[in-house]
Amino acid sequence: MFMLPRKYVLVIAEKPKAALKIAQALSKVKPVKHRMYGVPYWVVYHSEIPYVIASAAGHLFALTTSEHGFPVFKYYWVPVWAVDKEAKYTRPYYLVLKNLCKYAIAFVNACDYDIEGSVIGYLIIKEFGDLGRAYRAKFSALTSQDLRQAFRRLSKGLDMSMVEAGLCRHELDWIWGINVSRALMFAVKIATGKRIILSAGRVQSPTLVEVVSTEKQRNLFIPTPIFNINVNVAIGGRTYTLEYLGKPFTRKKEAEEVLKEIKKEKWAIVENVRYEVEKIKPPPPFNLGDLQAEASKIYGFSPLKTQELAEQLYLDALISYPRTNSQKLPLTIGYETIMLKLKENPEYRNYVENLLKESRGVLKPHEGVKTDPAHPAIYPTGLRPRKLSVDQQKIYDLIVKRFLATFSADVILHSITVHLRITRFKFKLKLRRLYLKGWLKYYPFLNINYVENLPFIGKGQKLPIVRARVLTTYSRYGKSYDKTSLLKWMESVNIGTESTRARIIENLFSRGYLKIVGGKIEVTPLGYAVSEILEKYFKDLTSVELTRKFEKMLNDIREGRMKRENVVLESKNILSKILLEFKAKAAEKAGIELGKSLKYIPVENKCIICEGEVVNMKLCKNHLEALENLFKQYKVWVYAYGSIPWREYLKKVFSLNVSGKWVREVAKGILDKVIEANPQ
DNA sequence: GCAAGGTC
Repeated sequence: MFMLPRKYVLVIAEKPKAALKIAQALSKVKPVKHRMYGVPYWVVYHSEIPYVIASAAGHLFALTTSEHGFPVFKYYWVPVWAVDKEAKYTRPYYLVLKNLCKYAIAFVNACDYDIEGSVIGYLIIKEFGDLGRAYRAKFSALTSQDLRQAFRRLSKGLDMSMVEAGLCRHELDWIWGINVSRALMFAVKIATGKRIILSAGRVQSPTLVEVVSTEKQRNLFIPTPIFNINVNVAIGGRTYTLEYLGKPFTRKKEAEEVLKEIKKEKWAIVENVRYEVEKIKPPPPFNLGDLQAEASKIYGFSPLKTQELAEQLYLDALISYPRTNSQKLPLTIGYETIMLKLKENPEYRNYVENLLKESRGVLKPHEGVKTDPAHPAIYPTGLRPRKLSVDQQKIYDLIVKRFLATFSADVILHSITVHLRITRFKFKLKLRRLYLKGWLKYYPFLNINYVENLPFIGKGQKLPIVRARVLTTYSRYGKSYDKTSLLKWMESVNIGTESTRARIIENLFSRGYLKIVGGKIEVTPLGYAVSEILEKYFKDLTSVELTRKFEKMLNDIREGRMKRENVVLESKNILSKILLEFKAKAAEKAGIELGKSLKYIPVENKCIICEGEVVNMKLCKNHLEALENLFKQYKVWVYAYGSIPWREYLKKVFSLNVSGKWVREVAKGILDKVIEANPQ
C-alpha cells in the first residue's frame, strides 16, 4: 500500500477531472495517480512540501431535518450519501477526503471559483480539516496557465463572504421549498386523508406557472380573421407568389374592393430590383442549452435525455464538460491537435481535410457571446469513440459537426428583391439562391428557403398576372411549450442552472403537474390546482422575481453589505407568518381543491363539458370564460365579414385548429344544443 | 418526502 508523504498540503478539487487537471498543471513530470476506496487522487512533488490532490464529486453534504410537519426551520448539514440513495457514489469521495484531511498540514479549496464551489470546499475542510490552515485557489478556467497562477497567488483563509452567500442560497431554497411543499401535502392530507408527494420551489414553481398561464390563454384563444391580397405572376414559365405590401385588411369588403381593381389589370410592373449578397455566419460552438435545442429539433430528444447522453460521452472522455453555458473555445484547448485526432476517424476524415484546406491552416472559431466562468464550450476531445449506442452516436456526431462548422466559412446567399406595382398597389417578391455552402458542408442542420436559380428581372418589366384573389387567414396564438422551449424560457429569465433545468422540468412531470400530449406540454387538473393555490397563498414563490431578490441579497452578502443570518431571518419571518396563516385558515379549502383535481373528492356539480365545478350556466370557471370570449370575438368577426350568423361563426371557430381547446368545446356544446347561449 | 445545486 502507498505511504502518503510525511508532510503534505491537501488540495481539494470539485470533481476528479478537475483534480487531474490541477495535478498536471502543478507537476513538472507526469503526476502520480493513486487510489483509495476506488477513488483517484494524485501526489505532486513540485517543491519541498508535496501536494496531495483529491476531489469531491459535487456537493458531499446536504441540508436535512429530523422534524416533521411545518413550519420547519431547524436544519443541519449531513453527508449527502446518508440521506439520498441516488448519491451513494459520493461515499468513497467523502471517505477519501476524511482520511487525507487527517494528516495534511494545510488545505487548499480548489473547487470551482463560484459560490457552490466555495461551499463544497468549505464544508469538507470544516468537517474534516482545519479552517485555520485553509487557503483558496481562485481560477476561472482549468488551463495549466490559470491553475499555476492561482496556486502562486493562494490567499490565506477561505473566501468566507462567498461561502456565506453559498450557504445562504442553500438555506433559502431549503426553507422555501421544504415548507411550501409540506404545506401542500398537509392540505391534501387533512382534506382527504391521503398522503401524496407534492412540491414547490423557487425554480419549479415559476416554471409551472409559466406553462399554466400560457396554456390557459391558448385554451381560450379565438382567432381573428385577416384578409390579404394574393397575386401570382409568371416569370420564365414559373409562377411566383407576390407579397402584398399594404396593411392586411381587417374587413373582407375592403380587400374585395382592392381585388376588383387589381383584376382589371393584366400585368404587375417591376419598379425596382435589388441584388444582394447575404451572409450567414457559422454557428457558435455548443453550450448545453444550444445542444439540447438542436438535439430536440433534429432528433426529437428531450433536454434531459440529451444531457444524460452528453454526460456519458464526457465520462468516456470523448467530449469536454457538457454542463456549460459558454460559447467560447479558448486557444488553449488545442484546435490543431483535436483536428488531427478527428482526422484519424474515417467518419470525419474528409470533413477535417476539407476544413484544413479551406482555412489554410488558420483555425479561428466563430464564438458566441455567452460565457461560463468554469468551462469552455462543448468540444470533441478527438479521442476515437468505440462502442456508442445509436443515440450517443447522434449526439457525438452533432457535437463534432458543430465544432467543425464553427471554424468554417460563412454561408453566402445571393438574393433578389423585386418591388412591383399593380395599379396603385405595391407588392414585393424576394428570392434567394445558395451561392456558397460554407459551414453547411459540416453542419447541414439549417433550413433555408432557396431556389435553384434566380430569375432574370429588369426594371420596367411587365409580369403577367396568373391569378389574383383574397386570401383569408386567421391570427394564431404563437406560444406553446415543449420541454425544450420551456428550458429555453428558464434560460431566458435566468432561473435554474445548466445542470438543473432539465431535471426540474422532469420533476414537474413526475409530480403529475404536467403531461405530454402530441409532443406538447399540457397542464393536468392537479397542475392547475397547485398553480392556483400557490398564486393565492404563496405568491412570492410563483414569480422569477424571487430569484432576482435572492441574487441581490447573495450579492450583498458577498460584498459585505448584508449578513446571512439577517437574510435567512427575513425569509423565516415572511414564511412563518404565511405558513401559519395557511395552516389555520386555508389549508382545508386548498386541500379540497387539490383533492377534487386528484379525484379523491367527487365534484358534486360537474361542468357540462369537463370534470370541473360549475360556476354558472352549467359551466366551470374555464369553460365559462371561453363562452364569454366567444361572445366578445363574435363582434370582431361580424365587423370583419360584414355579417356572419352566430352558428356559422361557431362552426368556423370549432373547425379551426388554431382555436383554443376550451373555446372549441364550448362552441361544439352550443352547436349541439347542450349549452344554450345566444349573443344579445 | 419535500428544494436547488453540485457530479459519478
